[in-house]
Amino acid sequence: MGTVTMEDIARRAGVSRALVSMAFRDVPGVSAATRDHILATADAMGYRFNRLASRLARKAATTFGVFLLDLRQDVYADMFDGISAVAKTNDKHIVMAVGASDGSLDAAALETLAQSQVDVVIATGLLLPDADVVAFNAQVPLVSVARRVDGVDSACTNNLRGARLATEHLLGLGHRRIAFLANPQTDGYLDRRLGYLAAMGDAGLAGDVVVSRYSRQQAAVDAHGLLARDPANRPTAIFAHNDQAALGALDAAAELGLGVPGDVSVVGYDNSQLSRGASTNLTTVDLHGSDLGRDAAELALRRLADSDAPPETRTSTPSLVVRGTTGPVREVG
Amino acid sequence: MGTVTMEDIARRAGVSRALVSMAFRDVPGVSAATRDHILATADAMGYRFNRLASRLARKAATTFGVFLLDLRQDVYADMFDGISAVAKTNDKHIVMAVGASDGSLDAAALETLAQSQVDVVIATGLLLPDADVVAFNAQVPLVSVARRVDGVDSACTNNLRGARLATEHLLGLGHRRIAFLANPQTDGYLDRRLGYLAAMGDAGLAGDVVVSRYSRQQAAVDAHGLLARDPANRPTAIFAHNDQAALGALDAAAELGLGVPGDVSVVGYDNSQLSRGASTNLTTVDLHGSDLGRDAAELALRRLADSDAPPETRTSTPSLVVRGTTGPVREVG
DNA sequence: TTGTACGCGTTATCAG
DNA sequence: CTGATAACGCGTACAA
Repeated sequence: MGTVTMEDIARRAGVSRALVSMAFRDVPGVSAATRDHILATADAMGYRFNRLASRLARKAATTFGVFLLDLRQDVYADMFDGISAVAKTNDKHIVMAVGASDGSLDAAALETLAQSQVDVVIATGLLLPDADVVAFNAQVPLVSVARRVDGVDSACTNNLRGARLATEHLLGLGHRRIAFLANPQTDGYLDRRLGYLAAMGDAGLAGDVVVSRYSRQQAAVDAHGLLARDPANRPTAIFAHNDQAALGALDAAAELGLGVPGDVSVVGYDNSQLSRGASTNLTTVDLHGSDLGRDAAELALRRLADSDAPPETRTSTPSLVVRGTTGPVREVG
Repeated sequence: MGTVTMEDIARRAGVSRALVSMAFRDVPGVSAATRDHILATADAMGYRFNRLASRLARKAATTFGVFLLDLRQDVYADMFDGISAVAKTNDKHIVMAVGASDGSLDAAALETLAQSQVDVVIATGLLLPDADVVAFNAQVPLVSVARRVDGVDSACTNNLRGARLATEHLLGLGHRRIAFLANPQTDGYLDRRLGYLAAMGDAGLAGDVVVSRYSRQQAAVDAHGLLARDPANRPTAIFAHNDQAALGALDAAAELGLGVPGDVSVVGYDNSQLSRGASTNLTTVDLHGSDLGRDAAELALRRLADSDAPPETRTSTPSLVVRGTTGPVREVG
């Protein structure tokens, strides 16, 4: 059974197809009466708007492509909420693509968005090398969320600052052997480590960085390595590059029967939902994901309005959320 | 700067536009030599395939619309993985839409997918009333995941069975006052409650059902109510309708200073990632999300191949994963 | 308000 | 069997 098209409505309503289109888009040039008549006819005929045809024909930019690195980290959901809210108030359609936590799908997902003819891409948590992001941005405007890429619109938080906040919090509690559970070294994700090292340096301490991978399981393994050291040498606190890794650290502590925060304090980064519950109660750095998403979406709107504007970076300030996984260092005998 | 189109390639390669299209789709009728020549030309010209135009023109069904209820519950990510894998091996494109955990966006998201001209919708965790799902299915074929809808292709697990497994596990540990933290009553999500009630009934016990809402916070509040009862009347175990609610129950226990599983045992449902880590270590029912997704995608393929086939339901069997949040009931004085 | 070219591939039909 | 021509899918936008 054939789909009802604008053509059908036009015929039935006794007007031209063009007018039907105009009525639907609510553009000036259609009298209120005809508009109502057209919409009523469409309704009666069970018409369903064809976004595909519309997007193909339209000149105006109407579509955000949104890339989410990972469906298993709710920071990205937070960012999506922020993006989504802005999209809604500005009548932008969202086309989504998702990646994998190790970044292996980044390139393919961006390409898919480009092929889908989105007008701008908002990409969260990209792990792609800077050069590739820049190259893509030359073809389809891109806004990087949570990672600053030089020469590309970016909405990010001050990770140096956030990491410093976390580290100084631990230092303030008397910790000296503070380890940093780091993400793999990739473009754009070094600041948390640097902030940690800077704060440690200021306190006259050397850093203790362990590079892990992007999974709670691997983080648990690596944290286990740290916590299995002999007590005189074991870190009294672990600062993890994100909440997922922090949960891994908590897992490791649980496996080893170490109390938190009695034997070891743990700080995460993101303030994801999973850090919040009373049973987890993770001290963490809040990067205000949904604000980041909002910022990014606004940068995207700006880019659509002026494709020649110079690249802009919006940097917001993270805050520390002290919960139950950090406490004063225990007296060492 | 104009986009490179098949027209441009055709001109440059000295062939017709139709042939370029055929070369790209790798359909018979193009000699190997010309095909290579065309692809090489396209490559040299920096051609990017236009999925939009392709989907508008194409008659063959090539697109899955995927609805995920919630980006903050990784069960849906598991299901997505299963769907995604099948889509990839069958060259189906995925168009995504996401909802909200309370179901308030279900209808709008489905409508968006329909407007996007997807050939079939695979919808996870739908909270829409049965009648609405059936009505939608009459317009665009739909496969319901994790919920059986009569008259609509469904891929689900045996929730009666899963709930019984969980309840009997607790009964076997000697628990008698077992409360069920239930989801709001909506079409299609009653079986877990019924399975619990059946198992309780078999043991000669009355059920203790508390209806909560779809958030960890609310679950914590409702569990708090249960656990704040005087000890002689307080449940010694809580079985929650999903892991998120179970975490809420753990939160409540933590707030009240109750030990788990010493003072109260907790069982979840889903075996989501967040239940797995050693620090959470939640006993739960595994619904094998990615298998469910795979099943659903296969039902979708079948539906595309034969739109007149009678609706099919695939029911898989859940399994109990015993971890650390359940233990023998403590002797009551 | 309307006619109509246009966006860009796809596919059915036709010629070599 | 290789390749070309032209109609088609469905809205949109601009000139008239």
